[in-house]
Amino acid sequence: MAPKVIDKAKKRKDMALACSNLIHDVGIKNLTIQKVADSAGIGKGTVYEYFENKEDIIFEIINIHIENYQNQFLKDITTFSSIKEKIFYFFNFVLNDDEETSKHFNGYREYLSIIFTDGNEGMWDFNEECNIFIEEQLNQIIQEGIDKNELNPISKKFIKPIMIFEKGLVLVKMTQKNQNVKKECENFINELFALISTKEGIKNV
Amino acid sequence: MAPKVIDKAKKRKDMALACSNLIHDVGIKNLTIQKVADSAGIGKGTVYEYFENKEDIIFEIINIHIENYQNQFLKDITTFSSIKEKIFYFFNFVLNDDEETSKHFNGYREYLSIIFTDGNEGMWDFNEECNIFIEEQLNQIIQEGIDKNELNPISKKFIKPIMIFEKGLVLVKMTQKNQNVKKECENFINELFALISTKEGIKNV
DNA sequence: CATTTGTTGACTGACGGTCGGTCAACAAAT
DNA sequence: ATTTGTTGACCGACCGTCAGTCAACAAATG
Repeated sequence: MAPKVIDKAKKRKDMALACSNLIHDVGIKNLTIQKVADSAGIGKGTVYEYFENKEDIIFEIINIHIENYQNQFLKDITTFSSIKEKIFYFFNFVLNDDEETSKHFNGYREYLSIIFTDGNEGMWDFNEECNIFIEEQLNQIIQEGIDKNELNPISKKFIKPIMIFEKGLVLVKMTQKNQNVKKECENFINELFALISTKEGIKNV
Repeated sequence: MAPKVIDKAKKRKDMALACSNLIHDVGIKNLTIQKVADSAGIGKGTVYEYFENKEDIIFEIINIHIENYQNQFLKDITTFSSIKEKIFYFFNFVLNDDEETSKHFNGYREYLSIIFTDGNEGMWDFNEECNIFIEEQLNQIIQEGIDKNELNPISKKFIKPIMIFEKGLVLVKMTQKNQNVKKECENFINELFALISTKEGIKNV
């Protein structure tokens, strides 16, 4: 009945990984199914055994990128001690310009470009999940600040705004050259912290 | 010497207007040059007399939308008296769900999706201009608040953050369903105002 | 060997963009 | 007033590209 059972989900990931660099090299606009097939070492028709369409491929790749990024985040965040450092690392995605992070950032940009014309249910769900993840992370950081008596309890009201501000920075970076996102971020966080820190907290610069 | 001189810039606008509804109806993904030509009542080849490529058409349409929106904004903003009302109207673009504003918003979404894969110099410049416009507007509102002694002078430090927050809301609305952008906006503005208002200002709720 | 499952690349249709040619409008010459 | 010349707006047949399909083949199984 079933000769050679294939784990489609695994093969999906393998194939996406195989052309994860491809998308980075040529960009979505120039990514063709043929290139994907060649890159994965299979026939063009086979691609459609695992992916519904081109957008679906991009989606899988972005999934992997985001997953990697989140894992890295969870690892790295523990290495920072001060609340402010942690907050700034929260903005790492948009502030850091090293090759690895840029890869994630650009991948996300291409992903957004698809959503904006072709969003499907799976994508909305995925976005929702990502959002829950970052809200949890930020919530933890802020809560820690409050517990340590460095931040005023009112700070909790600014969790969502900080998240939204981060998204705003993403949009700024994606739409405007010569905008110093780092400066704007520092400005906002510093000014905000001046308002929501306890007297305790202000001492520990 | 000169047979039938045509104002290309005007025709560009006319044509863009002619298919402005088209793009709204079918979306960028399904917008074909042929449809544009049909909609404008001209031949396919002629389209390229006025536009470099498909992206260029979208760009012109968005230009018109944004221009209209900005003019409307300048008219409407004068009708609000309180600073907070003005600030909320500043967020009108992302908060208002009426047909007209949604049209602008969706147009902008499609525009972003192009920039994200195919940005050119003209588009970056345009974004820059838009940004300058909204910064001027917000600056005026905040300055008025300070002059009226309703807002603390520190408020000026929050002009850029508020702008960036607005962009963040845009991204939220474009990527997540079931997110109450209105609530998030009110939350942020109210909490922030509680921190940056003068005692004078707090009285005037 | 028969059957089922996986794989393939030739094929199709759609679309963006090009290009040689047409013709209305106007100017200059007669 | 009429003819002739020039220009450039306009057109749509055509081309290359590419996403997606499918009939045929290969491999595995019992």
